[in-house]
Amino acid sequence: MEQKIIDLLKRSSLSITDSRKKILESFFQKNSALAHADIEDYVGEDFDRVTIYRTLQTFVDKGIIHTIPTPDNAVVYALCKDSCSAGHHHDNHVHFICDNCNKTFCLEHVVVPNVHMPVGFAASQIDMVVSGVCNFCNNVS
Amino acid sequence: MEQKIIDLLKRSSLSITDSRKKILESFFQKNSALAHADIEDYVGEDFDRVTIYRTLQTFVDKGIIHTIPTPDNAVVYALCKDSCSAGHHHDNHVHFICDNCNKTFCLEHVVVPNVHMPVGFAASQIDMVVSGVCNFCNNVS
DNA sequence: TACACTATTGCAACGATGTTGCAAAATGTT
DNA sequence: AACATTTTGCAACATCGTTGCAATAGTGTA
Repeated sequence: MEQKIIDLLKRSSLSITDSRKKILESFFQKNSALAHADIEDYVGEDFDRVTIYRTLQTFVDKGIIHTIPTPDNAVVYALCKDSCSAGHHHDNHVHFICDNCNKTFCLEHVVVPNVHMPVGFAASQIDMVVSGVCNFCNNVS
Repeated sequence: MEQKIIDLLKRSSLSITDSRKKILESFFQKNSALAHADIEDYVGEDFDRVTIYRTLQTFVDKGIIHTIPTPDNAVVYALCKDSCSAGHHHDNHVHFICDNCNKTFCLEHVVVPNVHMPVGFAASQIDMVVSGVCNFCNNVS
């Protein structure tokens, strides 16, 4: 785990710092997308709020994580898959937000379908966010 | 216009107040979705920030307007069509955000396509937001 | 129209979220 | 180890949105 994180940082030509390691760790540890507040909870008092903001921004810039729009307008971040690179996200999967546990998931294998645009509208990006009940909450039967 | 607005308020069993009239007017006037800030600009100094927040919330509750999630996490509101009623929005069209003029549009005639969920995930709502260049900005040629 | 009742508004204060500048500390490089 | 460069923490600030409460405006009734 430690090594995987260090490799990822090196691959993104970022220096290895405690905060970056810890924040990446939180993404690998928890397996859903995380809001800023989740990360703040995870890292505890170890790092400043501002550091977390800046680190997340850096990760987005480097293509390590991507942001997910949510209907209730909280910013949520999730790890990108390998196909993402700096400044160039390939994030065309559907995102799922559980109304019950409130977690956000990347449905890596569900591709955003194409839609037919009205005349004059040129689409460059499509975001699709589904909400409902996730498989963990459903299995609690 | 004035009459149309008053009728709409009555139909929603809301009392007719200056702020409600003015805020509804802004939606009819401009023909795109509006952020809180846009409305604040439109009504100027006439009404308090808090009043606008509360009025928008009331309109959402009554099914007069609906919120649109945006990738940059700003809250944006648009008029609902007739099929919406209090507490029950039928808002299954695609939303479009222009990267150029930054306006948000409801593509009333573009229906959100269905997607196949992985086992265990139950979808209850689907939001689809497309960004790109709108027809107005395209026609500037 | 005037009255009383209820709903709405404005103000002030607050909390949460996110940003910036700058000095101190940590990192990478030689 | 020493230097140059990044990164971090702190403080301060801006924005956004919410709440409680008193003042005001709107509605229904006589």
